[in-house]
Amino acid sequence: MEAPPRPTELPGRIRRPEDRAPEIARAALDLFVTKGFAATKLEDVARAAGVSKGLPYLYFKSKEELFKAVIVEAIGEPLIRANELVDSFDGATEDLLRELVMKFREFAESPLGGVIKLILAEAGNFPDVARFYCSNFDRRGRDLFAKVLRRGIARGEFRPVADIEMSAILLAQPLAMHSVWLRSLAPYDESLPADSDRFYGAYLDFVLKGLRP
Amino acid sequence: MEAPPRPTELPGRIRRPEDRAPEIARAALDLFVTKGFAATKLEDVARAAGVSKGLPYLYFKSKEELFKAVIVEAIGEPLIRANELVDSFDGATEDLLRELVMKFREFAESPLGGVIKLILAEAGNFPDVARFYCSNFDRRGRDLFAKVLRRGIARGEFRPVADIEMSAILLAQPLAMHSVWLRSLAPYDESLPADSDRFYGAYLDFVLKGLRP
DNA sequence: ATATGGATACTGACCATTCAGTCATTATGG
DNA sequence: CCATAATGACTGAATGGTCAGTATCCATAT
Repeated sequence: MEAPPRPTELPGRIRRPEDRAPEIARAALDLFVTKGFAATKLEDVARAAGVSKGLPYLYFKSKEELFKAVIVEAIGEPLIRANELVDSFDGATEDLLRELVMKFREFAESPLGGVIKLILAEAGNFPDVARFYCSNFDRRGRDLFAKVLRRGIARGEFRPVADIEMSAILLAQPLAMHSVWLRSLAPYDESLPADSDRFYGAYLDFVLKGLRP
Repeated sequence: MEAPPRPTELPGRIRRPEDRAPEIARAALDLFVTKGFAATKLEDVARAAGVSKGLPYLYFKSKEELFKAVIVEAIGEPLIRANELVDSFDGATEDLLRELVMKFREFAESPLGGVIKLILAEAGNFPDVARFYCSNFDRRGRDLFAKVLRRGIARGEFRPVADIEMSAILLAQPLAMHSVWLRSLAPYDESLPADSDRFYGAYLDFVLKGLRP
């Protein structure tokens, strides 16, 4: 009927089929994390990715498929790298732990860090994703910390702890929580500036002192 | 036209205006926690509370008002009781901490414990609720732990820690995380049975050993 | 006691909106 | 000029919110 009013500064339609899927996935992750899955409209995802409403459906069958793709993609690579680190490290275990925490911090502060919040919030609505996460990310993450603990204890660098498995979880929990925190309450907490340096400093201090023989 | 088919075992319409609001709020909390706010239909809340679709709107102006009411109600009382405990306690600080963790456990394992997950997930969509939570629950919760730490250090029962404020947060994080955990991933984690005794045991062991002078 | 009527707790059909998903059409590159 | 990347108006289903009507309670009168 009528020529659609052309927006002045939009570069117009461009064809970049290879870049589209990751672009859309990244935009989706951000919005899912900040607003939640159900509260995020695919139209907003499309706008954030700079494409039209229909395009995401050319790359992802449905909103739910997009969700799963986003999670799986965000989880996979960082986990592999962390495993490599622990297995190939050979120095003081204290330094290994520092290094591992550093790696986690990179992950947590990248956009990918949002998956933790996302998973925790949506596990109930996506049981299969939850199970995937548990066996592939969570379990292995715990095993990573447990491995570090065992290494430290075996080398006489850490005191023996009663329950290694559970202690590994206790090590991981503040890290995970901090990542969630940054993306939920931190922006609204006036009494506590989101000072990650301070957090990781206190964390390492507390944990390493607590583990000394 | 036609007499509505009377369900056999429903007690029929009953009038209990005083009980309604809490009943609806409790049902809402449960569903908000398990499914998320946006994914929960008010019709389901009504059904879970055993009332008709329209009734919640007689007690709460809108879905959003219901959300806020649920949060505020769930947060208020447990916090007051915890404060009383810390202020009135006079024994070994280690025992105070054990007691405090015990109190938290009660809260975390009651239906109210779900608010933590709920807040973390929805803070971005309800900034004013997030701010309320920060100043009234979170800040005071941190202060509670900080107070305990200072007490222990002053009495020579705990070693001095570098950053008391942040250490208080580190103490609280595993507790909060465990509460979230129970309501999100725990049901899907086959490798880790949700054994709260074990968790709290390891937590107290780890923390108290780590704090010894 | 029993009847009457007015107040109000409650219901569920209905309306208006929002949004996931579709598709006819248009732009682009080779 | 063909193949296909991309668009955005459209649709159908779902759901937040409304409201006219119904059931129940209770105060008062008979």
